[in-house]
Amino acid sequence: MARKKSTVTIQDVAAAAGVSVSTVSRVLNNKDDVAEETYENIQRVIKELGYTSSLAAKSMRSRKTNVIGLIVSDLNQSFCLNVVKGVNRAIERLDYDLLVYTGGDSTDRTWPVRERQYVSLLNGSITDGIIVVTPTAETFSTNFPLVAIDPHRDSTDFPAVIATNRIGAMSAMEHLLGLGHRRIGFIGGRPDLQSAIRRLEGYKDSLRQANIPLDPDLIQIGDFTQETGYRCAKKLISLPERPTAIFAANDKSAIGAIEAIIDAGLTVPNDISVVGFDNIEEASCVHGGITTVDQFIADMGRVAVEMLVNLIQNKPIENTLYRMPTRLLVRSTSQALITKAG
Amino acid sequence: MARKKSTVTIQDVAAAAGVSVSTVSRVLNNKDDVAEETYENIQRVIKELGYTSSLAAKSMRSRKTNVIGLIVSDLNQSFCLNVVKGVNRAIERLDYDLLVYTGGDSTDRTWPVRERQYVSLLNGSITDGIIVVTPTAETFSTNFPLVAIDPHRDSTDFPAVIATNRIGAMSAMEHLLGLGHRRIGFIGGRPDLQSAIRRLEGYKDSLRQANIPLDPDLIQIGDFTQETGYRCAKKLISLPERPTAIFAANDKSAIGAIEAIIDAGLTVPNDISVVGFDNIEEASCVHGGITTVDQFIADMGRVAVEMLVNLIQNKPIENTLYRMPTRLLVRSTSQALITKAG
DNA sequence: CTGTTAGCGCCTTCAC
DNA sequence: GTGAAGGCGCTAACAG
Repeated sequence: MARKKSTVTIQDVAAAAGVSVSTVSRVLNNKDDVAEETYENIQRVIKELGYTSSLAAKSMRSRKTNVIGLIVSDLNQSFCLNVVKGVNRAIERLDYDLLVYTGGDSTDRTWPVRERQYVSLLNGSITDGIIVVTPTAETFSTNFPLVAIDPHRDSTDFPAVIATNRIGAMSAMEHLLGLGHRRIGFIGGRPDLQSAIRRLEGYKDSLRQANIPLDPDLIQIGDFTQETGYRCAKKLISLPERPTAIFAANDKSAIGAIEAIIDAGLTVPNDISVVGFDNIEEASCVHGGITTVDQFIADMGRVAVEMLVNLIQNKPIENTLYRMPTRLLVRSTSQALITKAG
Repeated sequence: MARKKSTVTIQDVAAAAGVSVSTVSRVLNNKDDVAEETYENIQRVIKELGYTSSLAAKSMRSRKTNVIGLIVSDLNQSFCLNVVKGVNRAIERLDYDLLVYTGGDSTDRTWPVRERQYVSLLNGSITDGIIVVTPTAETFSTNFPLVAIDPHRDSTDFPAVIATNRIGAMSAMEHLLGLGHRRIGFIGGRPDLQSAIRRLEGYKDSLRQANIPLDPDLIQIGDFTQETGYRCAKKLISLPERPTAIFAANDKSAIGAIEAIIDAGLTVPNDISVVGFDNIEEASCVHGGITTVDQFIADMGRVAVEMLVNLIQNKPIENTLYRMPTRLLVRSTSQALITKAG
């Protein structure tokens, strides 16, 4: 267990094995032109010394690290979390490793600065390419491979994957409208997030198409959390003319809303239908399954990885903007409006 | 916008500013012996060129990166997620950045290998120190600063922060026993996780102390998810002699259990008291607040960061094993056993 | 098959 | 105050 300094370098290995550094390097990179015997000897020494190559040095020299960076503002949002999952799963199959940088809290004012900072910190150093989730910046000063997930604007400098939030919301609304609902409440998400804005747009657009006037009382601004969903639903329920259906901008809010409805002595979907958005895991089991819009978040991660890897390998990308389709999942929290007898 | 290759290096800055690289380096590191004028000129050029120093090169030369690594097996577990939050928050205050490596799925067989791999990959390269969450390995081949959170064994080679899982479980049990409950069901967590094992131990130890014989039927093995909590509770409810209280090894399971109890036409806590573990955010709002054991997960992250930073700065660490105390939070899902009249 | 040589981008002496 | 030179750990030519 010779350990001179704190780190054992390729030199130490070479010395211990009685060969030159380049031979060790060849073994490290699985070059084929090394004698069987030498190869195994070096492998043994490497193990004995507990040597691991320095990512820093390697990346500096070979401009290739097989590491992909993921920059995400807030892991507390289920959206971000699911993206990470999807990216992770996609990367496992490939020969890449994943490094995540997270700001911890997207409401943090300094995030936009740190986001840019990290893009340049990672790229060109230890990362072959980067995926940024819901970037705040509209452009990045990097020539390195970069893909965005759910960017704020449709047209960006870089390839992106976006959820079809507006269209997804419209499919939910059409479902409710088709069931005969006319008075539909909306529980919004954090107004600073693009996804929340687009879903609200979908809500409004659907009503317009159906020639139903907009009632501002029916729109409650939430923040994508269960607690706020609960509170917003309470307000909707206590309206003089209460809605017969509620469309929540995400499943968490929908779960809170269902709770509020039950607490108010009403039932779902008999008294009020509820539709969510996201299709998080809980949505399939809460209250017998929530009707929701599946946006295939994990798939967005997968697509982003595919695009990024193509970028890294200089392969052409067919679509610079991938729109992930959504799908309405009808479960047991929505049903046809029961019109008053007569 | 001169960009020769893809990256703009310190050399480009030096050339553009008409100085030598060393002067630029001085500016970069805020050395004081640079003329005001030169300093500002270089700063301007840096901004113009959009230069950012390469983490790789810097770390290689100066053996200090101000980056802390966090290795976590599975972000889907609320425990891990909250640790990340805590670590992140703690790090923001200090002058460090955070890099997270996540395996995506702790049930993955290859995780132990990849864990070790990443410890050595990060440390000695781009990271000044590492925090490993619920490490599978009991030792790591690194001389670099490393702190573990919730390691599998009490005695380890490295400093660690552990939750007092067993004691916490016992406090929950004593609470229920104090309320008069004698038939208490247990919904366990993933049996491969140390925390799950220790909580089960606490359950058993408390019963033993109270001289209540162990009924194997009352112990359901779960996996820390809400769905399984639901299923386990169903089984407990349908027991010939059903329990009057359920202690779930985490809040997610407890939430599932409450659901199951309600679905069975019973009420919480009138028919069955429920106590959880973790004190995740939802616990405070579901069903009027779940009685649970707060283990201050985020604080564990904070403590780990403090220990790690001390390690990095070669300051002495007072405790090599920090036991994070737990605290019982009595809310509205537990109440005294209603004994049959007479 | 293996050793030698030359940097990658940066920081740190040591001169001037 | 500033520039020149050396080397961090590694890989990629080129020799042998």
